[in-house]
Amino acid sequence: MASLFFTTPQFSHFRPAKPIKSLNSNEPIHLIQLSGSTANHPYKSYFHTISSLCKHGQIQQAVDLLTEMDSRNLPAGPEIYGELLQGCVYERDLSTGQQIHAQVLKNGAFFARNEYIETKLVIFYAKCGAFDIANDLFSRLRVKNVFSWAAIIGLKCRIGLNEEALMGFSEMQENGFLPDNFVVPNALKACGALLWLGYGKGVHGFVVKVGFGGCVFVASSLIDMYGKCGALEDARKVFDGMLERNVIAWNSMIVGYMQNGMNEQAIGVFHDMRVEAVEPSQVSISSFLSASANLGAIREGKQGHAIAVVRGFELDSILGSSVLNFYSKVGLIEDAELVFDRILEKDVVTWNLIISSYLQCGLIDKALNTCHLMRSENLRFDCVTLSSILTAAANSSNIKLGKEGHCYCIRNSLQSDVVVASSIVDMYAKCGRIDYAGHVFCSTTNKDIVLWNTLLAAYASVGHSGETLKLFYQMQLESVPPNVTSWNSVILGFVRNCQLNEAKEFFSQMQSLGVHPNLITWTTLITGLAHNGFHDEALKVFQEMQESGVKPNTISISSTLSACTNATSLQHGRAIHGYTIRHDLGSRISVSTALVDMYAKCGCLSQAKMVFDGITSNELPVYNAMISAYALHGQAGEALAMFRNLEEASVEPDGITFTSVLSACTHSGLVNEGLEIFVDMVSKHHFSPSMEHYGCLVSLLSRSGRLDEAFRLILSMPYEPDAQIIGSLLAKCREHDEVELVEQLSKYLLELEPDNSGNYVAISNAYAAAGRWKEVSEIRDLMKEKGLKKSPGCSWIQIGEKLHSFIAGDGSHPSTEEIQATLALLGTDMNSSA
DNA sequence: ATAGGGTTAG
Repeated sequence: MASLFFTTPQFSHFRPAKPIKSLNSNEPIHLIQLSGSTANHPYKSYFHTISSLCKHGQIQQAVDLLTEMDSRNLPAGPEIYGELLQGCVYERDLSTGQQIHAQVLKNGAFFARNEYIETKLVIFYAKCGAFDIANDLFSRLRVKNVFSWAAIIGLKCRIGLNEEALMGFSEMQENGFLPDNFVVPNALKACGALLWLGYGKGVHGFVVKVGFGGCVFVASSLIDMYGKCGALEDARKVFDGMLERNVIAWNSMIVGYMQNGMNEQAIGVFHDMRVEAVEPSQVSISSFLSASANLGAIREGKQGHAIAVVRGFELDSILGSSVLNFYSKVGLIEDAELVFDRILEKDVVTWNLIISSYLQCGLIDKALNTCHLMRSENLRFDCVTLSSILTAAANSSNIKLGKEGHCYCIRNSLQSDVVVASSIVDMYAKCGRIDYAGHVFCSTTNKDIVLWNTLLAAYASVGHSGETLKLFYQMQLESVPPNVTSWNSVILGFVRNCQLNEAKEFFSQMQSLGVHPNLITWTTLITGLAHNGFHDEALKVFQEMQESGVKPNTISISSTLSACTNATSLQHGRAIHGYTIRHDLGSRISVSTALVDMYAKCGCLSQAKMVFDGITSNELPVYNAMISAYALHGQAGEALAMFRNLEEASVEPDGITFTSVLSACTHSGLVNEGLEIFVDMVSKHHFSPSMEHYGCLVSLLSRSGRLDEAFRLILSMPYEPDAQIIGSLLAKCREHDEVELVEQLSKYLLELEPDNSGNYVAISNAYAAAGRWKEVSEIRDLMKEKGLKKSPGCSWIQIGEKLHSFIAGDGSHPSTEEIQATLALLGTDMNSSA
């Protein structure tokens, strides 16, 4: 096909005379002196002067000359009116054009029905966006021609009536007008916008037939059309077949690749362009930067920025945004900030970009401050700003901010935007209001796949697997086919609800339906298996993932490492450690943390320490992992020393740090040290302890027999105590003189969770430990009364042991048979589900 | 005829 273009003529003479913007357009243009002949040809002189003024955007002076001609009895002809209208087209000056239109009408039918003027009027109104007037004039034209058809098709194209534009394109041909190389680009643009590849190919055929192939405008439009329709091979054929390419042809090719995710190719074309010494325009650089940003190609993007600087391009809002976007996407936030400050005219997009850059690196407060700054610059928030603000609210669980954002959306009719709707649903879900999320979801009329997936994710993340599945089927009933993200949420729902068999079942179901698991699917399954104790299976799945060609990333590696928990899985852990080194992931914080954890759990404290010593900066998560490792190995002294190191390095500890240090102290019985840490946490680090921290302290105290203090601590906490913390203290009651405490704790526990059979067992055990058999029977009766059954995992064995030694009176350890016999005395069958 | 921003899953 490409060879056909070689026989075509050059089309430069078809180019419209563009207005020449003079450098000093305010300078008046005087009547052109036609060397002596002026006096003899005043009309000719006026025509040239008016024409010149019109081309320089000085319509008003041109109109003044028209009036002057009138007063000198030199009636202007159609060509002068045509020039004037063309001048108004250049300036998009609707009102002046309408004045000229009035003059035309005043001059009578000879002018008003002149084909040239009529056509010019249609073109003028079409270019000035006066859709109704242009359409009206066009429909009343006695004589239509390619120019008026082109004008009307161009107009429909510009205002997005693409089908109508193509209908016009067909109609003009049916009426015997051969489209010229000015209409064809518009027709192609409409094809691109509608993704009508077939129609576009038809136009391409026409182009080849009538020989427009050599026109750069047409060829560029073909490239653009094919690019928009995703037919990059065809775009490339046209591109390769061009004898002469201008910068727009190059740009269309780059943009085509970039917008279809073929970023490497886009970068390749940009480089070819440089090799052929074609100067890149702002558009070239901007698209190149987008491609670099999409690939995270730091070196290329920086080069693009440098080229823009060398070429002397000012950072206008679009080019500036592209540079800003690049730095933001590759995580160079400081550079993004510098660029932002240098962008000359910041618009909503620019502001939105810097806001989302902040959000991306977790700087929520900075993002919100920037929103305030944006408002003080008198810019209004749009849907993009709002989705960022809602994301900020979601990520910080700030439901107050989220509700304010939601209200803003309603007041400004932004909530119908699908992206905003998804952000609102996600925000409520992440703020723990899944009910609100459901309401917003239901009231959104245009549900797209992301919105469905947002609610699916909401149910899944809290383990509501039933709701997730219901929604999953509902979306299919409403003809929204689930994608891999939807399947991932269904699997996550099962995983979070400990339904590993169902998770695996859906994992194979999706594959049999032709949906390929991605990295997230695999990681969900691996994490689920690891968390639920199926460590070997998790390791197997990690292996399968690699065999299926999915490359692990830091998250999947960390999950898999968490499945290596004992000496037998150490070999797997070491293998993965090797993989991280070979693939240059070893220096990543999450990987180092997981490795320290893995080695500690597999019994290799020294290896854990080696990984820890290999880190290059003071990263808190790795310190936390190392402190936990020492805690696990009973080396509380080392854990404490590491904590003090952290303080010396001025790294602010977080909640996890304190939990680890406190549990280290608990394991080693270092009560005073633990208490000291707790005091430091509040007074030195201004940290408000969480429920979990109080839990650690309660364990610390109760383990060393300071049960009353532990109980007083529970009562003085700024939190409502939960069943777990009460239960943990109850489990420590072992002596006769603790019966009063057991009574209080039992009362508390049964109020909190009257239907949890585990609590009854724990209370029975505590009474049994104190030898209070009457109370044990009472609790058992109470349990029967409530119709509660012992759940698997709860054990009566403690009661049996205690009872036996109580009966035997010698404190010897009883055999299983003996315990069983003793339990029978209490009417309990140990084998019922033990 | 060509260029920039926001949403979901580990």
